[in-house]
Amino acid sequence: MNALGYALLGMLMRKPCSGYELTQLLEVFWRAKHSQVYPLLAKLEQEQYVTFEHVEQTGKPDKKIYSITDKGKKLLQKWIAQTPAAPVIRDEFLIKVYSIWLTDKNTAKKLFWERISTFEEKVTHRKEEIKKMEEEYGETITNFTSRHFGRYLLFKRKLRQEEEEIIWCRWVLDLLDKANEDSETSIEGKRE
Amino acid sequence: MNALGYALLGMLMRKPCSGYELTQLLEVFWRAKHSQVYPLLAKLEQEQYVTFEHVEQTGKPDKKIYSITDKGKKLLQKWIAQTPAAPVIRDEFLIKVYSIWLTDKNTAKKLFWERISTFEEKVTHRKEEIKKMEEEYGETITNFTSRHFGRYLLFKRKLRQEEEEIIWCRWVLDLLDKANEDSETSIEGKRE
DNA sequence: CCTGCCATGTAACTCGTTACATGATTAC
DNA sequence: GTAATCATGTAACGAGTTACATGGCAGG
Repeated sequence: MNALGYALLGMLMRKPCSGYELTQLLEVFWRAKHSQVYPLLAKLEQEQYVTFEHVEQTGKPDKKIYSITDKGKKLLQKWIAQTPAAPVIRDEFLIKVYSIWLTDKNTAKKLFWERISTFEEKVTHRKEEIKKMEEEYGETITNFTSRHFGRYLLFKRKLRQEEEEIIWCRWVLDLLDKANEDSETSIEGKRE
Repeated sequence: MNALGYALLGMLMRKPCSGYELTQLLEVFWRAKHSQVYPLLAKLEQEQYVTFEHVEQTGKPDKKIYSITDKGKKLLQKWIAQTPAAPVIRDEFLIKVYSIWLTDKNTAKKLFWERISTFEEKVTHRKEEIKKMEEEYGETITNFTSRHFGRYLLFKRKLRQEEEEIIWCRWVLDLLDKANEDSETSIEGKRE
């Protein structure tokens, strides 16, 4: 069993879901396409960690609603208690930052400005999500036993990180502005 | 060409390196094993983005020192100016946090304490790296045209993030301690 | 004696993305 | 009309990890 499998089991503990729904919900903490989700669900079902029932719909395609089994729940709980593997971060932007000295200042600034604007959007969106959760569930959300507790913690963490990213970007832009000798021009303006 | 290829080119702009060395240096911003690096270097060489020369050593195995070509440099510079793809984060720990409500408090606390301690180690290590860089290169490091500028920015960013992670973990541990009704025991102590 | 560092490579595998395939309904 | 949402699946590919393979030197 891989991490994605456990992510699916975790979501099914909150409520029974279709593969389609799981794929959407997944985006919060583990990106995966439906082409990865559907076969994995079939495998989980084969090994009896989940079961499903067909639900016929009118006007919409039929769907399979998956539920977690006791066996699945036990597996998940056992896994949670084990020390997790080191995180993996793959961010093209960081590669570009590493080589930022090879470009001209305008290109560099543009890169950071764009980063800021995408993260500002994320921040507004995230704040809304958090507000909605707090309004919907009230104080219970900070309660360890609430089924929304984990998701709430993750949202709070993400918000912090996204805000930090913006602060860091502004700091970099400040650095770029302070040393304002030459090279306001293009790549050609730089010595080899 | 994929992101890893550009990461390699970026490192070769700073100085010529062997595949072995590149693999070590890579860890800072893009994890990859040597089994991925060597074949990719061969491919980059085939397409003339890099060249290499054999260096014979006594007492150590021979090595290939790779250098970037003009063609490679141009490719890299063109790539940097393009808007980067969205970052991908895969962190098992986050999946476990999502499902934290399924465990007992002790398991939960242990998970967060372990997270704190690994991140505290990272922070001390990172601070040393930054200090070393600042001592070695002085003010020039905050200069846009310095070949160490990008790496410096990345280190600063990582330090922030690692410190933030610790603060967040402590906040969660506080939440866990505040609501101190029941369930100081084991999984059995929880209702289904 | 055994671990770890240096150094390069290949093979087999898993994980993840892109593209192909289908088809009805709703909204612009 | 044409794109978006709902809904499930497979096939082909690319990216990444684990394991296999070799071998000398240094340090505990």
